[in-house]
Amino acid sequence: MKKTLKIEQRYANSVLNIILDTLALKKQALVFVNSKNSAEAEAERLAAKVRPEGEGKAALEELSEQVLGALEKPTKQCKRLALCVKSGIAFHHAGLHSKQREIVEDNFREGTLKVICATPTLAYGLNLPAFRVIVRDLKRFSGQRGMAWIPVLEYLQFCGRAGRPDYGEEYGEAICISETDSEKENIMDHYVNGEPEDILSKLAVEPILRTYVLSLIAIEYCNSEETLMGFFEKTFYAHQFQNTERLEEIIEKILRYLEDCGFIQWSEDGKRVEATLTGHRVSQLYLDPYTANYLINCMKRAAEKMVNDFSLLQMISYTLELRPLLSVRVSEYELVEAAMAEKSSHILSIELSMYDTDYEEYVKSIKTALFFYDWINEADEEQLLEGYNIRPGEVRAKLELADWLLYASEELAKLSKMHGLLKEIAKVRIRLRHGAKEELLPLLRLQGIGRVRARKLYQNKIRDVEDIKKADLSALSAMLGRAIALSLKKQVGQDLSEEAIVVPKGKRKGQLSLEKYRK
DNA sequence: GGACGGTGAAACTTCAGGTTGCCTC
DNA sequence: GAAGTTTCACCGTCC
Repeated sequence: MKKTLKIEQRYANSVLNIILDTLALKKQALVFVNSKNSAEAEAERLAAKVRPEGEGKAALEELSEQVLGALEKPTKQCKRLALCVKSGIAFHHAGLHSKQREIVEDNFREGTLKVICATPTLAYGLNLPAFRVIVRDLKRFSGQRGMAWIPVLEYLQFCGRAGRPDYGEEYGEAICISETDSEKENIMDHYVNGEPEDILSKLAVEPILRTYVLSLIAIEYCNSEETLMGFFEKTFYAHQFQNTERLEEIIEKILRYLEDCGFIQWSEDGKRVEATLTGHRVSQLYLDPYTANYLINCMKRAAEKMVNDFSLLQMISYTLELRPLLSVRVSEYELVEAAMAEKSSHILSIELSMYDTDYEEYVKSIKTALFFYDWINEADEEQLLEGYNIRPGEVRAKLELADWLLYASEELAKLSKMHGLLKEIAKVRIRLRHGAKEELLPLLRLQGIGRVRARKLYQNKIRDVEDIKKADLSALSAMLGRAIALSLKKQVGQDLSEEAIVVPKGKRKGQLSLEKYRK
């Protein structure tokens, strides 16, 4: 059935016209674009032309406040989102803080928000259908080929969000945007009437293969080259490529590499292979053996270097797992290189010269380490966004990876008998988790105390467990509120009752001015 | 005359996303 | 390769 949809052309922006039409129908829409920046910019363009009215308006105002207050301190991104939300429009991508992501998703489901401009995150692993799906961008930047058409599979994934049968809608509409007639034809042929691509096995990619080879040996599923080949011959990869010789070559190479790293060892007759103690742990940690080896080598160098928090941060920043790293602007290059020179006596990874092919990545690892460094020195999300162009959601993702890599380093250090590093790693992990300076560590161990409360206590000269024991309950209560004050006292072994809190005259309970208690 | 603000063109940037360990309130 | 952001020169306005 061929049917033409008539949409009033009020503006030059096609997406805007379709959105206005959708809103007039009292329906919702998703707009898929190819970058986080585009998602934000498109949402802003739409929001500028949409004026909500009636009861929805108040709800949106409230929602906007909620968005703005989601973080410790609102960032530029928070403000942008809050402003869009007032018009019932939102953007959604992996750079959003998880709280805001949730707010956007929930309120779209409930119908408060009418439009979301999103990157592909929204199309995967998230059930968020809409009457209309607008696929604005069918091209996306790919390193080698410039702007390239996205896979048909992905287009189908987008369109699959159109229509909400659970809500009684009988159909949905998926709309692509084309600028020219030839492009339109192309889209019709390739996407609308096209066939999805075949699925390709990724097994032959070395980091993946070496992880699996080690794991098969570690769990004692395979104990020789023959048994390994026997396993891989039955995989989808072998089925697809029918090239067992090539696979055999790669596996041989990987076995040699794992042996060099000391993750596997052969029996004396050279017929059976098993994982070493370290090899077992590497496999359990799901680490790429290459990364594990790199981390161990870095830590071995620790004896000749002055290890500090930056050393560890740079070490993990230069792993494959942490990529893509923060990009370095032309204008920043000198600054980052200067920092690199200044910190050179602390750097554990082998320093590269500017003639190395990987030098650029190396410089990026320094910038990434500087970002982590600022975070553990209490920079807030806004400062990180301004200084490093990294959004709150991306900060979280990087911190999680960093913690995993540091945990892995800790485990590897233990197995390699490098106990000297354990303390420093443990400290950095806690500091990363909280984004706090070293001086706050004793306080952060307490329940209910994060960077903000710890800093408050510290400023009021309460700096460790002893200080909390000595501190006046009323003063503590004034700083952090009653419940937390009592909980802190309890944690240091003083079970006090609420009556012990003396409230200064004329003041109500809760968080009071601290002036009175300052010495 | 100079501070200020608005405007538009040019220069510069940046480009989707994600699983993995382990423990604990 | 293209969209989005930042920077900067230019101009008008106001004090």
